[in-house]
Amino acid sequence: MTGTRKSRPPLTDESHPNGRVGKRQAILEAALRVFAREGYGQASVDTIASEAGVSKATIYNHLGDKETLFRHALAEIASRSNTKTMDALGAFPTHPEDLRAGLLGVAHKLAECFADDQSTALRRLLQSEIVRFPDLFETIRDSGPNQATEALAGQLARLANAGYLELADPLRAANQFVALIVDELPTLSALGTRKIDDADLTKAVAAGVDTFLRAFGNRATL
Amino acid sequence: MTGTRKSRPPLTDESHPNGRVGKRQAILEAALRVFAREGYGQASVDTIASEAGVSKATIYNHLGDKETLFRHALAEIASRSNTKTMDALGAFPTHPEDLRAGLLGVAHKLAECFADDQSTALRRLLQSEIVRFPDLFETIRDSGPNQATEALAGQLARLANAGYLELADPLRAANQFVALIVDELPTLSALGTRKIDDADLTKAVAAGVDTFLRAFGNRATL
Amino acid sequence: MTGTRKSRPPLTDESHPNGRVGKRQAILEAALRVFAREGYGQASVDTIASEAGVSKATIYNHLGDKETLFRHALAEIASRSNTKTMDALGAFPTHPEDLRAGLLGVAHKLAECFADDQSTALRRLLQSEIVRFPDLFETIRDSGPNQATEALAGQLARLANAGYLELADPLRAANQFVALIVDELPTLSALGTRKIDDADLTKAVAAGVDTFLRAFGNRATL
Amino acid sequence: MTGTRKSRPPLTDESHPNGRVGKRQAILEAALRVFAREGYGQASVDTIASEAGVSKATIYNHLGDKETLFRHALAEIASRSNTKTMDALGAFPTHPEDLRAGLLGVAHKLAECFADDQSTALRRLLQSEIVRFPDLFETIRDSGPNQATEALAGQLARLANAGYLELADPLRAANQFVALIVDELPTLSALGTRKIDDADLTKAVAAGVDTFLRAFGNRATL
DNA sequence: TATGAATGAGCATTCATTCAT
DNA sequence: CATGAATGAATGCTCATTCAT
Repeated sequence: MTGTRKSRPPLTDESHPNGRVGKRQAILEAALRVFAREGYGQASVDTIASEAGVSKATIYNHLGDKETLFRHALAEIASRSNTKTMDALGAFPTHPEDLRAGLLGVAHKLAECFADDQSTALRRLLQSEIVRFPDLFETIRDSGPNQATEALAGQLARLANAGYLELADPLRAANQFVALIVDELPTLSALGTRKIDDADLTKAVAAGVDTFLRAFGNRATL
Repeated sequence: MTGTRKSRPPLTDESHPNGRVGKRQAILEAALRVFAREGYGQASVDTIASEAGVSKATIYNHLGDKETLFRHALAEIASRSNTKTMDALGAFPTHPEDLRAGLLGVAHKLAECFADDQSTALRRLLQSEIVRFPDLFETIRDSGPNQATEALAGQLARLANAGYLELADPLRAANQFVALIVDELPTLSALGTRKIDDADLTKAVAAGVDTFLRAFGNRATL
Repeated sequence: MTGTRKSRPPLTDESHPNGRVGKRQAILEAALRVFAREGYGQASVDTIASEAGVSKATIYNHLGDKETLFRHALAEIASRSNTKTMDALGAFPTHPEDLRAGLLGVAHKLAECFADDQSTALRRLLQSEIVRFPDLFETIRDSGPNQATEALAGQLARLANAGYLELADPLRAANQFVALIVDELPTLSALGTRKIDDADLTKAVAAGVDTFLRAFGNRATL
Repeated sequence: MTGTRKSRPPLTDESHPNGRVGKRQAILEAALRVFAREGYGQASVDTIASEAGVSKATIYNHLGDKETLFRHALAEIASRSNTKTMDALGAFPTHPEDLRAGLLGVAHKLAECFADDQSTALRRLLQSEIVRFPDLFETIRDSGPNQATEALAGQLARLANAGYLELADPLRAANQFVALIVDELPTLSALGTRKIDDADLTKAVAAGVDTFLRAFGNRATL
C-alpha cells in the first residue's frame, strides 16, 4: 500500500563518481530486467539482488526501497526507449524524392522501437502499476513519448510546409501517424510475447502509412 | 405468514447475498473489483473474500484457486465489455443522411466503451499478466474484441458497398477506425486513472473520425 | 475435487440393506484405509468421506469427530489382526511328530500375520499417535496381542508339559518366540514398505525358531 | 495492531542463543523436540520456531523447508543415538571371568540406549513417516543401527572364537541378542510414554540374556 | 561501505467442524 | 437422516526491510 504520499526527492541526483557507480548500474540493470520480466508485484528484491550480484542491503543503501528502485528502473527504461525513438526519427525525410518510401522508412524504425522488448516492458509496467503509482504516467510521458511525438510533429509540419502533406494539426497528425503504424502490433506480437515476423511488420506498417497518406497526402502531388 | 417461525425469507440482499448463485456472483464481482484495482499479483484472496462478504474458504469451494478465480473474473469482464461494445455497434448507420454525423455517433459510443472502467481494467490486467498467463491473450481476444472488430468491418463494408466509403480491406479499416478514434484516450484519461471530460472525448473522437473520412470517405460524395 | 465416486457396491454380507449400518461400515472401511495409508495427522476427513462415498457430515453424524473415527478404525484393524493371529495359532501342534516342523508352520503363519499390511499399519498408527492418545496402547494391547500371546503361552506350556520344551516361564517364552520369529521382518520389509519375498521370510522365521529351540528345546529329545 | 512495533528481545537471553551456530543448533534442538512430540505431519514450523526462540523465516533461511528440517533433525537424533549405542558397546567383555555378568552389563546399557527418549522418538518418527519418506529407512539404518549391530556381531564372534559362545552366524546372533534384550521394553514403557522402572528393566534384560545364553552359551563351559 | 542474518507481516491454501435445508 | 455449503483457524512458505558487524 505504498502510494504517492510523500513528496519525493528528484531521482537523478547521484553525482558520486566514486567507482561504486558500477554497482549502482548493475543494480539498475538487474532491476530493469527483473521488473520487465516479472512485473512490480511479483519481482522480488532478492531476485534483483542476486541478478545484480550484490546483497539485498546494498540495494537499499543505493536506491532506497522497492518503490524507489522501481521508479529508477522505469526512468532508465524510458530514457533508453526515448533515445532509440529519437534516433529513429533522425531518419525522417526532409525533402523526399519518394514520400511514401521515406515515410515507410521512418515508420518501420518507429514500429521497431515500439515492438522493442524494453519499450514493450515499459508500457506493460506503466499500465500495470498506474493505479498504485499514478504519478508515473506524467513523469514518463513527459520524459519520452511526448518529446518524440513533438519531434515527429515538427517533421511532419516541415513536410507540410514543403507541400508534401496537408495538415491542420501536426501534433494530432503525429499521434495518428503513430497510432496507425502501430495499430496491428499488439496483435501480431501477442501483447509482446512473440517476436513479430519482419514481413508482417513491414506489411502492417505499410498499411498504416498508406492510410496516413490517403488522409494527409497532398492530393495534387499524389 | 405471521412469522412465528424462524424461517428465513430468501433474501435477495445485494450487498451480501446469501443465495448460492448470489454468493458466487458476489465473489466474482469482488474479484473483478480487487483484481482491477490491484493487479493479479498484488490482489490478495483475503481482500476479495472480505469485499465479497464471504470467507476465504468459500472462494476456494466455489472457484478453485487464485488463478482460476482470476480467469473467471477476466472472462466475466470480457463478456460484459463485449456486450457493451456490440450494443454500441448496433447504432451503426447503414444508410446515413449525414455520414460524418453517423460515424461520430458510433465512434463516440465505441470510445465510451473503450474508456469504460471495466474495459480499461480488462486491458490493464491482460497486459499486466500476459507473461504469466500467455494463453489469456487469444482467449480474450477471440471472445470479445475480434467479434467486435469483425462486426465493425462488416458494417464498414456495407457502407462501402453503398458508396459511402472507399475501402480495400474492411477488417484493416475497422482496426484503423478504432485506432484513430481511441488514439488520444489513454492520454486523456491518464491511462485510465482520470475520468475523461466529455467535451474532450468528443473532440478526440471527432479528430479520429475526420482522419478516417479523409482517408476512406468517397471523394465524390464529400 | 470432491465427490469422486458416490455409488459404492452394496456389501452383500450386510444385514441392513437399507444403508444405515452399511454406511457406517463403509465409513469405517474407508477410514481404515486412509488412516493406514496416510497416518492420523495427514489423513483428511474429506478423503475418508470421498472414499466412503458419503458426505463429510454423515461421518460426523455416525462416528463423531476425527479422533473418535480414528479410535473406531484402530479398534477395527486391531480386531481383524487379532482374528487372523488367533487363526494362525490354531495351527499350533499339540503332539507333533516333528517339533521343529510344527513350530516352523505356526511361526510362518504368525510371521505372515505380523507382516500383513493391516497389522503393519496398526503398529505404525499406534506408535505414531501414542503420544497424542496414550490410552490407545493399553486398549489395543488388551484387545489383541495380549490375547494372542497368552494363547501362544498356553500352547507352549502344553508342549512343555508334554516334554517337548523346557520352559520356566511360558508367557515370557511366548514373547521371546515372537520376538525371535519376527526379528528380521522390519528390515526385510523396509519397515513395511516392501513385500517380503517368501523365501526370505521362511529363512528368517527358521532362524528364529532354531534359536528358540536351542534355548528351550528339550535336550533329551533333540 | 498499527505500525511496525520494534519489540526487541533482551540481547543476553541465554535460553535463546544469538550466535550463528547457536541459532542453528537451537532450531535443530527444537525441531527434534517438537517432531518427537507431535510427529511430522502435526508438528508446525511455527511451534518449532517459537520453541527455538527464532522467527519462522530464520528456520527457512537455515534449513530450507519442513522436510529438510525433518531430515536434519532425524539425522541429528540418529547420530546421537548411534554415539550412545557405540559407547555402550565399548563395555563389551572380551575375556569375561563371568560371561553372564559381562553380557548383562552390555545388555543393560544397550537396553538403556533403546529405551532412551531420543532413541524411542527416532524409531517412532521413522516408522510414522516411512510411507512419506521411504528413503529414510536405509539412510538411518546405515548410519546407525547397522554399524552397531555389526560391531556387536564382531564382539560376539570374538567371544565365540574364545570358546565362550557357539555361533554359526554372528550377525544373526547379534540381531537376536538385541531382539531378546529389548523384547519387553515397548510393553514396559507403554510404547515410550512411561519411564521404565530400573528393576523391571534389569529383569527384562536378564530374561533376554538368559535365553540368549541358553541358545548360544558353550554348554561345556556353562 | 557491503553484507549475512534475522524478522514481522502477509500469502495462498487446507481442514475439521457446523448447520440449514 | 443425509448433505451441500460455509467458515475460523491453522499451515507452510515468502518477502520487503532492518541492523550489527
